[in-house]
Amino acid sequence: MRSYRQWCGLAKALDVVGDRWTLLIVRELLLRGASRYTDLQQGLPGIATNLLADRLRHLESCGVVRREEANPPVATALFSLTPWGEGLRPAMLALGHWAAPMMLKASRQRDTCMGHWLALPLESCLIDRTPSRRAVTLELRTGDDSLLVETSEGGVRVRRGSAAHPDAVIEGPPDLVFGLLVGRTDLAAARAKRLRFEGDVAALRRVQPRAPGARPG
Amino acid sequence: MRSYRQWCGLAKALDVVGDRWTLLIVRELLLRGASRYTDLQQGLPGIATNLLADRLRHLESCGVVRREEANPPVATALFSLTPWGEGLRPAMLALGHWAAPMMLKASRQRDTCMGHWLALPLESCLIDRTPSRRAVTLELRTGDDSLLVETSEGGVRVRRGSAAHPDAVIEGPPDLVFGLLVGRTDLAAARAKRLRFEGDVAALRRVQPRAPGARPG
DNA sequence: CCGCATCCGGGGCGATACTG
DNA sequence: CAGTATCGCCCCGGATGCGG
Repeated sequence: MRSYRQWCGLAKALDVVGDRWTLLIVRELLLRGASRYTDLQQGLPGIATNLLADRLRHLESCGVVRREEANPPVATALFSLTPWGEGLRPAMLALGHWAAPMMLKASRQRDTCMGHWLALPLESCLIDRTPSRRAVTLELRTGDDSLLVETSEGGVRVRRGSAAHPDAVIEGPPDLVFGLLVGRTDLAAARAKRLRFEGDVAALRRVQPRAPGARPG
Repeated sequence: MRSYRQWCGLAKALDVVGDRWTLLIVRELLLRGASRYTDLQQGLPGIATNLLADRLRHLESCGVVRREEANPPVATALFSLTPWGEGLRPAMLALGHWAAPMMLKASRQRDTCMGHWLALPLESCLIDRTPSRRAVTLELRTGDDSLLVETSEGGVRVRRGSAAHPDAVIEGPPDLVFGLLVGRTDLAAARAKRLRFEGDVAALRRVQPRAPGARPG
């Protein structure tokens, strides 16, 4: 990218991650951990392959991404975030949090959706109302993916995976799962729309935020 | 901007503020408050005027920016952030904070610099070590601009302006002022490089962070 | 298959000129 | 002062090719 040539933190950040697709690549690396080129491509529908290669090179040269050849038996390269690259997490959470209202009002019809994309907005929206009690785990199944929501230090951590004995399992289309978790949709109404909920309703109530976020406009 | 068409908070945010120059325009509005077109242009060296117009229209249509004609005697338009637009502040602080190491190592020679740009990284770096004591005010003079740093709720708020009786005044080139405040440069060393410090050194010590931030690479 | 490089058409971007 | 108009260029998007 052309540099803004401004001695300003925000401008410097945008010199590194301001290009189109760049922050979404970082998102994939953050949510997936070390990934192969092809897996990144699959998580970024619509990206041109040369762009992905360009961006990865740029991020590597800036010290955000590390590229390493996997162990000899596996003939593949792995891309992952450096510690400094992981430092982008708060900024990405903040951006996702800011955009949460758009996720609720948006007509999801024309948007592609992958389950693990929910991780960022959920981590910035959900809370732990009773941090002193033992941690609970929710498992989200959105068709293509499986996410774990775990209470942690007054908030929640969200990661891909599944648990042996989650306190509750929520299964359904991503927008319904999201709407239920953030308190936009009632449990009964969600169930009427083919959402499955099994387990402890108290675990759900425990992580739901108190009020919906600010609205645009 | 072309939409990513992903049902993901981060992607939705980038659909709105991911275009080139857009976040920098929001930065100017955040730091300056309601601004005229020309003032924005002057705070964004290098931006093409058609781009500024395009971006402002886009942001207005998205509900981030509000445009209003000033009172009849003044024949000018004013642009300002909507409340939702102001909600971008935490995300911009996080991005600026992430990039702070680049501000220290960067060769500032080729970068243009305006004093009020320091406000974002300072607000995310500085702290108030003794929040129980009465608030203090530092005034920064960087040649083109004057900034006020005020302790507030364990951190600091930074805004343009000057004070009648600040606890300390720091005057000099922006990089020196910044280096001194974040603890990168020693006061004696800074003075040797033509930085002027007047007032209470304790006020400076009170807001300096404990450790420098993480390093890239 | 995996990880790109190359090629090409279209549009976003950068700079200048001009106008109500 | 607050933009619009215009134009060249380069970035981006999409397709294909290609070596390991």
